[in-house]
Amino acid sequence: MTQGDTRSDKQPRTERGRRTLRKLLDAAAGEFGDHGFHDASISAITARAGVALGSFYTYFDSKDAIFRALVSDMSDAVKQAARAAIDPAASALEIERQALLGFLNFAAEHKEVYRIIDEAEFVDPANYRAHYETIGKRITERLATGGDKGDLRPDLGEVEAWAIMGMNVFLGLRYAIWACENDGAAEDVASRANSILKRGIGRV
Amino acid sequence: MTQGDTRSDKQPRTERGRRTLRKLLDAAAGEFGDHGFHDASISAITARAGVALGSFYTYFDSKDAIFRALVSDMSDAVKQAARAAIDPAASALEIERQALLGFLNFAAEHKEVYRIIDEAEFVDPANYRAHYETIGKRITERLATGGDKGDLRPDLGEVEAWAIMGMNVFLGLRYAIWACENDGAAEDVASRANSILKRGIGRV
DNA sequence: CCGAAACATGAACCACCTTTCAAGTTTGTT
DNA sequence: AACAAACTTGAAAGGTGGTTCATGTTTCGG
Repeated sequence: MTQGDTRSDKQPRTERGRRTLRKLLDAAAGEFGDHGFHDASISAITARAGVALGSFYTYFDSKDAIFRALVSDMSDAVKQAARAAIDPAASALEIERQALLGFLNFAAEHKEVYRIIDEAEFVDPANYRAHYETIGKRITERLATGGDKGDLRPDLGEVEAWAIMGMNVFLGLRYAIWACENDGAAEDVASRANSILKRGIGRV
Repeated sequence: MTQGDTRSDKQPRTERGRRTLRKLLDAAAGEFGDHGFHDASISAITARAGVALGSFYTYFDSKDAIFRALVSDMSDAVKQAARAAIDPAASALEIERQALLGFLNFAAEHKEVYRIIDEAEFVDPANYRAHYETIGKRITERLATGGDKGDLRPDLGEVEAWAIMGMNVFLGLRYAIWACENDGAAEDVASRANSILKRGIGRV
């Protein structure tokens, strides 16, 4: 998926090539994360990667192309992180708590991923939309499964999935990306959010 | 608030000046909304506004400056719309439903506002953060009030406020900005979200 | 009605950065 | 060893678009 769907003639064919490609991708993640798409320059990326400016075009057709490749990679990484944080045997509510906790920890450790995916709304809208639609579908499935198991209400659908996803993303922004000293730990945030899902915010 | 905090010597002093400024602001909202910050050009903005290229710099110091002015304006407009949609006499839960419904309707009618505020994350991060922190505080206050009135749990705080805000923003993205035919009406979306707040998603 | 300040104009300037390219080096295969 | 393909290099081309500026026009108080 590294190069997206558009197979170009730019795939590396030797070990050296694969190393250079990886260096470029890592450098680009850093530069895009630090400066944003437009203030990051190809020359800064190649400088950070330790390769010549011209080498960039051995592997990517354009600045947009490497950004798109990164978005695909990182979209996969986010989904992977959430999946890894989940114990499929747990209850539906517990699964949602674990997914959020996994996301919060992942976001805190990879702030540049959060930023790059967010900026994809403007640089690579199709991928941005695909990213959230995929995650939305996955959450919708989890809610349906929870309904079948009897853990959750049986009438949950896409709206509820997007509500949960939005909750998670904003809590990530506030408590992972903008985290400050006197913020509670990720566990606490995840539990409080989960308590909304469990019983709402109405008076007990 | 139109020019933000940095009072420049650029305020118009005549009626004609105020008209031109307004035309520039409206044109910029359109261009930034249609093309995003970087693909929007000053010359396109002035062309749309029907003024000469050089006139732009009579009112703004830079492309960034007009974008920042827009973000301030629109941040105010969003808050205003939410406030206007609320009946302060209603119950706390009903207030949250109305706030979301107001936001959904506003977003559908002013998609460019949504986009510009989102892009502020990269072009004007301080304003972006201020925008959501202000709204977050307002929701936190509403939750506290609801707790005092006995409508809501008494232990709600910033985490719950950000969760609600994230819910609202993502539902706005999905059902107002990306809306498609077979999506439910805004009322339906708002009610379903409100039902999460009311009783959670656990089995009744 | 006059003068000064405010405002309008658009060609030209210029800095920046993406992309190209021709020439050289390394890798891997026969 | 020899050769072709893969890869590297960095200077320079080429475009784009933000910003400046000198000149001309309109506004408005006195």
